[in-house]
Amino acid sequence: MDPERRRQDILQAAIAVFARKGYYTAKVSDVAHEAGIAHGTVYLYFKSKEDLLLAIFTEKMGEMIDYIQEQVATVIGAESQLKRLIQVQIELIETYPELTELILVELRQSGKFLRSEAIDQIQRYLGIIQSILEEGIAEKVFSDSLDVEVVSTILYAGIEGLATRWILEGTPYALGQAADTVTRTFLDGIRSARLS
Amino acid sequence: MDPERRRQDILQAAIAVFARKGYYTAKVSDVAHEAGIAHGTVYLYFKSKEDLLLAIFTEKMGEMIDYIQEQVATVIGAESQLKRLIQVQIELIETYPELTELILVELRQSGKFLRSEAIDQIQRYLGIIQSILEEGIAEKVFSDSLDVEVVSTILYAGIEGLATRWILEGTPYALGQAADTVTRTFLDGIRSARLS
DNA sequence: CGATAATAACTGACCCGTCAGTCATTATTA
DNA sequence: TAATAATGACTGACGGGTCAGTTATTATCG
Repeated sequence: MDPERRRQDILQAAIAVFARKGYYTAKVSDVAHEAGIAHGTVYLYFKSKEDLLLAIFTEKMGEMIDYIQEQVATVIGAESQLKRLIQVQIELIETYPELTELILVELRQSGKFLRSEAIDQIQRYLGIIQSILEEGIAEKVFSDSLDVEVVSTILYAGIEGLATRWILEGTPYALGQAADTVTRTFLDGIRSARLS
Repeated sequence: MDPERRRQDILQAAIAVFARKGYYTAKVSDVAHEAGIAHGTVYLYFKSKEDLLLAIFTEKMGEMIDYIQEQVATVIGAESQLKRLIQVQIELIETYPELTELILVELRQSGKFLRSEAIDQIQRYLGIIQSILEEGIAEKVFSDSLDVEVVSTILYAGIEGLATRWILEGTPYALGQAADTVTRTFLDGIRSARLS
């Protein structure tokens, strides 16, 4: 078996198991079982349980964010980019719910302890949102009184929260449709009449 | 020592320790040490480590949400109520950062395993937001095309996310001011010009 | 090519530190 | 001094990590 292939299998198994049982509750032997190997083998590819979690965050999250950045770059104009960002993000959640769940649930915990690139990845993602907002302000399509730090945070958290609920409640509704609501809410707010 | 007082001391110590080290990493003896007692004593008041966590969620979260509900009821009109909700929520986060952090970080993990009232408390909180939104739609101050489920979720998550960031980055900016930005963003969106 | 040697991949029994929970003993209180 | 509360030494389960041994794969040679 190709070593890289095996490594990926283990990583994939770990994503599934950690998402299902939680990092602390999951045993390394559970991961091994899921991957169809003996648990000793895991240690030929990763030096510890923690290292395994770390690899998921840095490698897989990195790929996700690369893809988002790429997709955002295919459209022009801040408003379109924001729409695309929200849409792509929600598509990714639908496509990789386990990975998303891991990031949402475990990264928080671990974020306090793991000195790692994982935090940087989140920063990178927030950076993308902030760039879009700043470009929008420059284009005068977004209000210049808008606090970029706060808005990017609540936008990110809002999508995250929607995803969390969607996952925890067992994928109950069409997430894709929700993307639309999110976009509209952030662009125009929830007021019925435009007052000014 | 009054038994109820001791119980509360232990609960308070547990909040601090669990928030600082995380539930799984924290030892019962850490909690006992923080409370200034021997670790055996903890078991005179709580039947297990898990029971301790559960008590925090149900009792403390319950108090928090009662307070929010109470505060929202002091004003009239959906818009004012929404503003008050956001403001009160943010005040609570500033006042009880450890408890908030616990709820934000640990409840997610544990939510999957713990069969408990903790989940019901979150539901209750979302219910408050939804009532306000529905009232607003009835009053015609909020758009009637608004998806109450989605908006309440992203509103809740947005505040949560802001709090998380604020806590994890070591309370860097004035959270109170952020309340304003959140309110404005949700009411009016981020667009500069009112288009319709 | 078949046999044998060398290497690499894998296995799972075992080791050992950790820590939740217990309980015999001691201190406190009424 | 009887009842109640608190203590902390102790126990046993648990699971991460190791490594001697096994199996599969590839290279070498007659």
